[in-house]
Amino acid sequence: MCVLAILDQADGYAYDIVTKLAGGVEMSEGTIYPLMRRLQNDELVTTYLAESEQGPPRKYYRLTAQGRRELQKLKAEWRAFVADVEKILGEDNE
Amino acid sequence: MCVLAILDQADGYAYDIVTKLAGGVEMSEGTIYPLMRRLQNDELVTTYLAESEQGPPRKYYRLTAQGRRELQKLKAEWRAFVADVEKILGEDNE
DNA sequence: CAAGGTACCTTGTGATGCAAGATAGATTTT
DNA sequence: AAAATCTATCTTGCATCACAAGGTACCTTG
Repeated sequence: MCVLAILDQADGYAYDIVTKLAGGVEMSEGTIYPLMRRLQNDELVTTYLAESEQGPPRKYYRLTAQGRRELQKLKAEWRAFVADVEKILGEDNE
Repeated sequence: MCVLAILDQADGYAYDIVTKLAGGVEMSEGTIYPLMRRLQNDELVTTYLAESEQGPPRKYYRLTAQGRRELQKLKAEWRAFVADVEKILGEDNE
């Protein structure tokens, strides 16, 4: 969901998502590359190559319309989940 | 974390946690029993048997002092995590 | 030319959630 | 009284997936 949300703002490439964009929500390279392939298989993103000024060409990912719909759905599920957890956590406290 | 939070309010047994207490955050029996053993191994809970009015005796779990500390720690981590995710989700939108 | 940064990717291991089934006591139904 | 259902415990096997570690290759800088 976080990767989809990031790509919703601007196209991006895996290495960048891992290193910079994910500040608090950390992810390693061993996670992102299989994940991106899954997103591609599910047709939530498309991909295109673009030259980089330094290093090898980058594989950019762009959200599809289906990806945007999926993101909205995941967001709604996420917020419902957070509400449920907070209901359990906050039953007396804090 | 949710199981610890539930046990923080009152001692409980696995079957009950799975069926009733977890309304939104669902969990199956194949999950809870190994989980309770892990919590026990980590000394976050202690256990005792109590007769039931119907069915076999119940194995109740009680939070230890360490369990309470762990819960506080997990809660803080959870809330930081939610904040980080919301920061990613809400970078432009609603 | 060696070192380090950028960027891609794969393999193997470990954790863990769940469906499915086993066991067994108590109650309810037929 | 036998059968079914509910309570409650637990195990086994499968699938998912995150990550560490390693590999490849390009480009820049010392």
